[in-house]
Amino acid sequence: MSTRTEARTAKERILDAAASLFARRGYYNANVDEIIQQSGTSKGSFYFHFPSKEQMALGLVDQLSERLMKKLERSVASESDPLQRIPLAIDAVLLTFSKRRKLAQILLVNIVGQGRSMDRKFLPIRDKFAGLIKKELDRAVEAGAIRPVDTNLVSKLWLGALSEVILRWLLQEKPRPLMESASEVRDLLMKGVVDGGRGASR
Amino acid sequence: MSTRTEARTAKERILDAAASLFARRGYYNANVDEIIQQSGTSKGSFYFHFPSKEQMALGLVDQLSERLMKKLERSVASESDPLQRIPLAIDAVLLTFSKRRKLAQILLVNIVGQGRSMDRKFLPIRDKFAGLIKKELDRAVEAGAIRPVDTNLVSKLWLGALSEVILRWLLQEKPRPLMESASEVRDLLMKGVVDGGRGASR
DNA sequence: ATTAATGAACAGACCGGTCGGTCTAGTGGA
DNA sequence: TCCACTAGACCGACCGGTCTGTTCATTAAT
Repeated sequence: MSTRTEARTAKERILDAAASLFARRGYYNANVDEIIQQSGTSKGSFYFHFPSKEQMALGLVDQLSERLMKKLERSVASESDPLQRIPLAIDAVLLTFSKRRKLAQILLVNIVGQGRSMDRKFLPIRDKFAGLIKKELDRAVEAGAIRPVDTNLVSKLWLGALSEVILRWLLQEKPRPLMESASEVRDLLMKGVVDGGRGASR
Repeated sequence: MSTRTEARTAKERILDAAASLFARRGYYNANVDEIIQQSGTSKGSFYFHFPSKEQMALGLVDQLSERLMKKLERSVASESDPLQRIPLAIDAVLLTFSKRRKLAQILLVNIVGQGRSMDRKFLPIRDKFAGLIKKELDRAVEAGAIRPVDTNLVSKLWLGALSEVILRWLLQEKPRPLMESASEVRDLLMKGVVDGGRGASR
């Protein structure tokens, strides 16, 4: 019963428990005692693996956002047509979040407004995701598939629009499935950048 | 020197100080002692006017969002052409926030993720603003000025997109003036709903 | 006019619980 | 024996909230 090498390590369990609790109750309301209790470890273990609650939260956020980025990149990697990759990426975002509520809660709700050090994490993460969208838009523009818009700005607008949809899904008590609105969202966003069947405007 | 009726009341000063501190340091990091110090009052005064820190914060958020709503409604009231009102409203949002950073910080950054009771405030406020956008879009649709889109969804996407722009402006250390991107944002959003010079698609 | 009474508004010392973080004592594998 | 790791009692600061007063304007009685 002891020395289970197959079992997840204490560090992992702490990170998981923290993720759950942060998602459910926010950074400040999830205290260390609860985290170690839920992870089945102890204060000693916690502070052996992490220098402080704050640092561990910061690290957790990095880890989560990085994983998500990787996942999104993977989900469009197979498609080569620029015009197909975009809706694919949009779907991937919505699908991933809808299946991993905790992730969404932490990344979209519980990072901002938790103090300066946390806030400083926020923009870079947002930038990475916006960058991903921008890359896809640039491809499409280059291929002549969409209008030559300011992809830098559009990517941010899109990110905001998607965030809003997900945020609402998160904060409603009886939300309709996120994927139900996926196609509509996709179409609406695309409509803003593709030519309406006419040639290029200039 | 006594009985200055012109001076702002203690209650107002507390609310103001709280707004400043919440904006600068967030709800949890702005403690009551700081608030009363900055407002030049005392614990006794604070707890005479408010039942608790949380209730006062909740009330403050209500007050701020309500004022902003009124202001936005006023700023489009004079224009009657539906197609003109929309960009006018967009400009009003950006302009107001750019002039009142504190307000933006509290409404967009410091409400979410502060615990359940605060989170519950968030959606209704968001809804009110989305509703305002929707009303304008509906007008425009009815007047045949824009495509008959799902104004309910579009209003939310727009709200998200605008929030993103403002959020970035808030969290950057050396942000370029918010109004600089206003026209571009306006055009991009509008492009998604107006017909590109052709007739209706069906 | 003077004084007493009343109560809203305010001041600030104080309290009690909470919570991040520390410390000492293990424990078990190499 | 050594050391990576874990336990959990303990500590001290912090902070929301309470409590005991004090001030001062208003009202009423003398």
